[in-house]
Amino acid sequence: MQKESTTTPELMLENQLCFTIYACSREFTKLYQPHLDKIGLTYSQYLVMLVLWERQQCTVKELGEALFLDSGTLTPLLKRLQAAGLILRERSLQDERKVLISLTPQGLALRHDAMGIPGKMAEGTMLSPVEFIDLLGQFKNLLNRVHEANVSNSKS
Amino acid sequence: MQKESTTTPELMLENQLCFTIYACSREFTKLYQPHLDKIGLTYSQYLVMLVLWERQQCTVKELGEALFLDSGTLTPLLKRLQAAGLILRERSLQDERKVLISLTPQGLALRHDAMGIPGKMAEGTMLSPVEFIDLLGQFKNLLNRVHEANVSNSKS
DNA sequence: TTAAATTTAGTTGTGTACAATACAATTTGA
DNA sequence: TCAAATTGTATTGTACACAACTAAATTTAA
Repeated sequence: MQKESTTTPELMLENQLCFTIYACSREFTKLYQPHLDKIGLTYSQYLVMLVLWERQQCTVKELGEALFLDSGTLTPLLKRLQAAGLILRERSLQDERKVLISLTPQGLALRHDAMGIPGKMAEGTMLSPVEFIDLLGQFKNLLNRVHEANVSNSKS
Repeated sequence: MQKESTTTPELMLENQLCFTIYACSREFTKLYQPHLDKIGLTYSQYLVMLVLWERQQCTVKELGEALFLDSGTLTPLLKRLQAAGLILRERSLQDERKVLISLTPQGLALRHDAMGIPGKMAEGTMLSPVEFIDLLGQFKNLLNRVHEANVSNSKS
């Protein structure tokens, strides 16, 4: 006795790993939103700030490599962060193709306002530290595999 | 001897579960793209078609519930699928607030062209069936938790 | 050296995402 | 029963994502 279906199991939404990840990503963004609203950042802008809080200064290319984003996404986003007074954008004197991104004092200061956010997220998902580490490891492994597959696709 | 850092571990990009998921989601979309290009669909449109191949007909609201998307996203996407001749959009006669989405013969036929895609994705990620099932279960569990957190946020 | 190839950002165009709002159809409650 | 609340979809505005392309600066190789 089979369940009536007009499609094959491989094409069913509930069996799609990619859809689960895609939906999960958007639900996470929603979970961040009220906290990011308080400090005036979008989720993507928050990720850029995380990189800058670690590195003080980097190029657009380095940001793109860290975040898996290209210049078509980053350029307008960085202009908005500049307009908000959080970052500086200046051409490198050594190599004028490069644009150096750095924090303003306000951008640096915003880190203190952001420090509570990871804790709030952990609360929201109710993951134990062990579960968190375990999931993070599995996702990173999967990310590496899919990224490698894309890299080898783009080479051929 | 501590590693020099200007930020706290909680705010480091490599420790963000959400970022790993977000990047993973976009890398998966890239992995689909060459295959979806062949059948003329975007990734989001492919997800809508998956639902319709299962259900034949549903309302915009039901699509949104299945995909975690709202009408602001679905309405223009559905108009493009209609323009491509893959679906029909018609007001319900019983309740004129509802818009019924159904497949055209071309939309139904496209399923045959899509059937090879899940296999190509499995190849790309090089996951064994056991790994696949295991990951899918874990991510579904996480999706449920985050979704529940958002639902209870929106109620308060 | 100097023309060709490469690197790095920026621009343009298409397609999502989603909050906020609008509006018409339906349901509910005094 | 009929005004108020709810429901379902569409519209508007902002902000990504990314492919394809442009342009300028740098590197390379003959």
